[in-house]
Amino acid sequence: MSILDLQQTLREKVRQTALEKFNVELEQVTTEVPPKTELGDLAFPIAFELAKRLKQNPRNIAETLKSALESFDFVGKVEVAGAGYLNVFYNRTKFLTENADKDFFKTSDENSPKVCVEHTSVNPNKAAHIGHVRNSVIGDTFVRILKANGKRVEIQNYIDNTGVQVADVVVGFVHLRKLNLAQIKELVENLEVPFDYYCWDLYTEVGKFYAKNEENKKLRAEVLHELEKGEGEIYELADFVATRNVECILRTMERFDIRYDLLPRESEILHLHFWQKAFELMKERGVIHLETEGKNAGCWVMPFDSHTANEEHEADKILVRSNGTVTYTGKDIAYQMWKLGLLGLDFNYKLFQTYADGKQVWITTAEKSEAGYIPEFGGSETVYNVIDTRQSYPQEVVKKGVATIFPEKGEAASVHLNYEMVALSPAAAEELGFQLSDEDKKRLFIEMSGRKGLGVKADDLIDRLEANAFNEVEARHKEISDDEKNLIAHQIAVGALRYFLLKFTKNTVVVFDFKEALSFDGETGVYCQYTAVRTNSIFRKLEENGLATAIKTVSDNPNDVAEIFDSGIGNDIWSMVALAFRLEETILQAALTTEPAILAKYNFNLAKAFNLFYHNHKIISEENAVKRAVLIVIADLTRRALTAGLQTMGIEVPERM
RNA sequence: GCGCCCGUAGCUCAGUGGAUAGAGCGUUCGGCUCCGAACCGAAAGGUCGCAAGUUCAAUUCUUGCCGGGCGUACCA
Repeated sequence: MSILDLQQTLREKVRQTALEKFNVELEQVTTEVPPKTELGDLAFPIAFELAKRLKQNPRNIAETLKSALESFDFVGKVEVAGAGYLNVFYNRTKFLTENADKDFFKTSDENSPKVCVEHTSVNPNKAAHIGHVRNSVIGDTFVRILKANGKRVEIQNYIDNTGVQVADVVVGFVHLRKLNLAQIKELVENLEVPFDYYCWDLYTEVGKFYAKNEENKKLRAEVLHELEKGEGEIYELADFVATRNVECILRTMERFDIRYDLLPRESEILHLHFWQKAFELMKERGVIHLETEGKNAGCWVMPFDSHTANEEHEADKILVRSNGTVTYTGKDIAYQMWKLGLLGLDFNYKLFQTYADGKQVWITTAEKSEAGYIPEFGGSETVYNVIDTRQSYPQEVVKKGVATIFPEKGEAASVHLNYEMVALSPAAAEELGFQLSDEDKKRLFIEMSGRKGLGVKADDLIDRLEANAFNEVEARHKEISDDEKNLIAHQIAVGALRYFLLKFTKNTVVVFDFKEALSFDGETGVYCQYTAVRTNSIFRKLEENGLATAIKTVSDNPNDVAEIFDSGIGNDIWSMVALAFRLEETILQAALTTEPAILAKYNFNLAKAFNLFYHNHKIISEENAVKRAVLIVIADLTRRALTAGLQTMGIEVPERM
């Protein structure tokens, strides 16, 4: 019986007993983890609540509930503590013997309803920076969390290939560099820096070009117009540039072990008439109307009464501009409807690329779909959009819009998985070579800006981390090959960066600081990896079949095991077991609260607890056979929980480090 | 103006209607003949922004105020 099942059973018993003995129907039975192992494994503060309703002493109530729980065989004992806590102690021996070789994950159920996670969605006009990586890492980790909970997940990375940002870099190629498509193709062949780095710089040049003269922005409008047409030389040039950038960004993300199933493109939302269809539906259901007077005259707007209007802003959200073009939010509503299987139209698809292990990424196309097998995309039960909190307002419009057209689907199907931005500390900005104004120097943080070229590029950072890790590995393991050192350095770099981005809760602004991000000590992914490597090394040193023998020894000698748990070190080693078994509920909680940081904290605490355990107990050299077996089984449980927990964060455990 | 978020140790951050509010970094001290020291232990460090309210119980919930951030685009 798993911890989750056990908890559920105990909660049910409490509910039943409250009904039988006190005639009280409890809607929800809350539990908590006592602050110390000595106080038990699970606490019910329920007596406080009942005391109020029954006007009785909480301790007396707790005593009554106590006997009901004690009859259950997975429960060792129950104590009433403090003012009326009901503290449950699990039957440690039974628990350990029954779960010694437990698997930590549910297997993904192919028949369960599909959910969709959209993340990354970087504008394909420049290299990805650390802020984009926060998005991708949160998204990818959330995908892993859902899968660990048995969900079937489709991963989409939206490509805004016809938007303002792509138009700007096209302006750079055409009007600043004076290049045509053939010349750009030639440039790509001979470039010394990656193409997305080249675009990064060009994009900032375009920013300066616009700042110099407002007139220059007319060029952007011209390009945008060409992009909307969906044909012609400029369109093909833009398509080439955007596609090369998508390739670069996918390559960057692959370094972090982040992959996608589908790349839906904005151009297809337009050219396959997704928007027209959504527009018709919205008009039919009266969700939007044509404004005839005032500031928004000539626009199709969606009323949005949770915002109040003032002199500067109308409360309504414009979906179609007075010149007839659609806003991003409008297109997003159509896209969201498709994701939920509500639109009644589908994309055409072609294969974009195949990863080294054979996994495929597909992309949408306006042309006919490729012949042969095409996976089914879209039509998800629930959609999680991983987008930073600055886009809460348009996301709210999308959610409300879709729910108004399809009330049967409702708002709950669209989840904006929002998180705060990554900004730079003033010191980090200066380290990147940016001159700060006196005003900026006083700020707590400085927002990154693609337009200004202010940001830490993802590839630069991972390069630096890998170089540092390589040096550390070399200092410790002179004997291994450079290939292996490179692999380990890569795993460490990914571990460091992914953990760094996941240890902050979503609504904390990450103020990027090089020293912190590059650290391998303390609360880091590297610390967790090191601990896992250490646990593995115990098992390398152990005799053959050492683990199997230990498991057998433990199950054959319950009385001796019980004696160990009752001894002076009992609480100490049991707390290790209890923590390792908390992985499952941690992952469930992370899914329910859409908060991956919970998992990061758990992994760190588990690693920390193991390091302490490791220092306090000599495992291999322990002479008492049963005690040795118990220690081995616990070390094995811990390493499997830690490895699984890290894997769910997208962090691998190196062979050595 | 309105909406959302934040204010907890020197710094960066967790956390909870309830048991002694925690971690990392930094500082000081101690620990490798011993399963890996990218480690472990100890010490110091707190009016949980301020005030009122709800409650048996508030750092947590409510309201107001102060300070900071982000939105509130015919950008995304």
